[in-house]
Amino acid sequence: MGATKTECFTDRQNKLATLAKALGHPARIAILDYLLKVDACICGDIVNELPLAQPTISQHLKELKNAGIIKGNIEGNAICYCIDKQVLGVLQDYFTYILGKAKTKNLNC
Amino acid sequence: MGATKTECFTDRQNKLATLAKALGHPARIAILDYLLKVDACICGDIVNELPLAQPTISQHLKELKNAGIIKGNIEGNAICYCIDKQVLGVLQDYFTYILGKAKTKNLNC
DNA sequence: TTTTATTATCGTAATATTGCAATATAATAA
DNA sequence: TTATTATATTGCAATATTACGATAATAAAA
Repeated sequence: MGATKTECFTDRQNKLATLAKALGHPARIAILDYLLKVDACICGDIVNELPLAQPTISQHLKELKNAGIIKGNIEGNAICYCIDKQVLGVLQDYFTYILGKAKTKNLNC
Repeated sequence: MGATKTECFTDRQNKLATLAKALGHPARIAILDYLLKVDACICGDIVNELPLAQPTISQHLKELKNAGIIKGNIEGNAICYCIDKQVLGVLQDYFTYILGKAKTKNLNC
C-alpha cells in the first residue's frame, strides 16, 4: 500500500493526473510564471528567482520535464528551458470538455 | 524538511497548485469522469464504480471537496456530490492565460 | 591546465500521500 | 428498538515527495 494503483485506471486518466500532479506544487507554478515573464527561454537564473536551493529547483525542473510540460535545450554551458504549449493544451482541452459537459447537465446540488 | 514551503509563494501560486494537486491522482480524475457520466448528482454508487475500497474513495472525495472542486449535500442517508464548475473555471482560465501569453512570445527552444 | 559557472545527481531526513481493515456515525427501514 | 445502508474516521504500513548539503559533471573562460 501507499503506491497509486495506476493499472486500475485508463491511460487518459493516468495521463491527465500526471500532468495535473506536475503542476501541483507552488514552486512549479512559480517556475512556469517565470518562464512566461522572461521574454526568451535562456533561463540560467531560475535559481536566483526562487527561494529554494539549487538542487531543489533542479528536481522541480526535472518533474516538469518528465511530465512534458517544459523542454530543455543545452545552450553552451547553460540550459534553455521553455514551456511546451502543446502539452498544456491537453489540460486546457480537458477543462473545456469538463465545463462544457457540466453546462449541459443539471449538476447543481 | 519534506514539507512544501508554502509561505514562499504567492496566494495565487498556492491556490493554483492546490487545485492541480487535487486533480493529480487518476482516482480523482475517474471520480470526476463518473460525476459527469451520471446524469444527476445523486451519487451513492461511486464506490461500486471504482476498484478501490470505500475508505480510500471517501478520502479522495474529501480531497476534492477540500480543494473546492466538488460539493456534497446530504440527501437522506446518502450524499449527493457534484462538480463545482466555478472552481474548475479558475484552472481553465489559468491555462487560457498561459497559452495566450506563450503564443505572443517566442518560447520555442 | 586551472578556474569559474551552470546544472545534475546522490544521500538522507522530514513530511505527505495512498490504501485498506476496523470501526464509528447518521439516517432510513423493518 | 433493531437492522440496514451510506459515508466518515481512525490507525497503520507502504510508498512518494520535498528539501538540501555535498559532490559530480560539463562547458566556457582565464
